[in-house]
Amino acid sequence: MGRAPCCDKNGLKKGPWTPEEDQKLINYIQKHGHGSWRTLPKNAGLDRCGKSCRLRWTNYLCPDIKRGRFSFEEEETIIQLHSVLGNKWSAIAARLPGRTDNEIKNYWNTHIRKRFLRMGIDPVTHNPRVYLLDLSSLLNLSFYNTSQLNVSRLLGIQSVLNPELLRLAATLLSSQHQNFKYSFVQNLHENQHYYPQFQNLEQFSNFQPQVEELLGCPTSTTTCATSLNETHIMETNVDQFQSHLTSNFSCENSQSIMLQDNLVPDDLMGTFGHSSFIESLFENPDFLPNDNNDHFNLALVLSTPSSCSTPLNSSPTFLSSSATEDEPDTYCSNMLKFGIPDILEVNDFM
DNA sequence: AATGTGTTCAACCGCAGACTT
DNA sequence: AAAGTCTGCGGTTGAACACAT
Repeated sequence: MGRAPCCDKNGLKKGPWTPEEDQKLINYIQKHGHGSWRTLPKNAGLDRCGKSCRLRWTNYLCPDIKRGRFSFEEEETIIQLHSVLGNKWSAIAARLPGRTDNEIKNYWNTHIRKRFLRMGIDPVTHNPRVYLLDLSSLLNLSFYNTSQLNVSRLLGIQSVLNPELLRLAATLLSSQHQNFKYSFVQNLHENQHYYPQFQNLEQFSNFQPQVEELLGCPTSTTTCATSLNETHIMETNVDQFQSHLTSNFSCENSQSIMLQDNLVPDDLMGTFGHSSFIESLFENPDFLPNDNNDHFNLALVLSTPSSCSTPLNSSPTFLSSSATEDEPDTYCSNMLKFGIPDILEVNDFM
């Protein structure tokens, strides 16, 4: 279907509007309404295309537009709506009186999006991003780890799998090399303010039986037997595995980080997905994907104290509105990170 | 004070869909 | 039904400004 002629082809003026042009546009619309945008510029005596006039009016001159900085409540609303609607700026703007889609889009791209990225959160999915570095845990597991878990089944998975669960599983497995309990507790201690559900580190002891159930051996020892047969299978599948990782952990595909069961293959679910430990680990409602939209409730995490119903009560960094753009990059990358073995050369996989 | 670098945001571009002829 | 027109949307750009060196 035909497209409206571009301003260029008609030799119409482009670029910033002058106060005189603004006044002409305001005067005309106040007197006649905008009517047909296509005929408006001619009638109003403007050397602009209708498209440019519409944009100038709707984004700048319209008296309904609220100017100035976004309030904390507005920002929270934007984050929440974006987690549901995505880049539907006009739909978001419809729920924010006085704000235009362009303004919201700009604010998102220049403020919120950057903050998400710095915090290790995917601005598209609102989920923590998977870093390639974390994959060393998985690959380390393939080459060096001793495990009684059926890793060959894991390696053979070809359908969509859950990277977050994989990473958690790999971290758990690799931790057997050292001392899982020690590394887990140490990590909790270092990141205590990220784990409101573990404010008292002693609470970890409540999980120990579940950890042991998952690992199939006591967390205080690392005596799981090696299966030579399985090691062989690992080696023969490693190319396939790396290829799978490469294709599934690209930046774009990191969007698929979901903790919902239907994204986890049965193989993996059988091994990890129904673990009471994992369920317990994420039992905090703020830590779990929302039932309705499968997103973390990041609005609560990111929001300001005035409206945050579940503040991260031990971290003044995240409660300070003045710190909203300066949080450490490690926020979400630390949320699920328990310690990365440095045995593997990550550059080999990049 | 001059220059370089980063940030912001108004405006533009091109596409898609609804509507009209 | 097909072609043309109009409008709205989302992505992108670049001038202006702020800040650092």
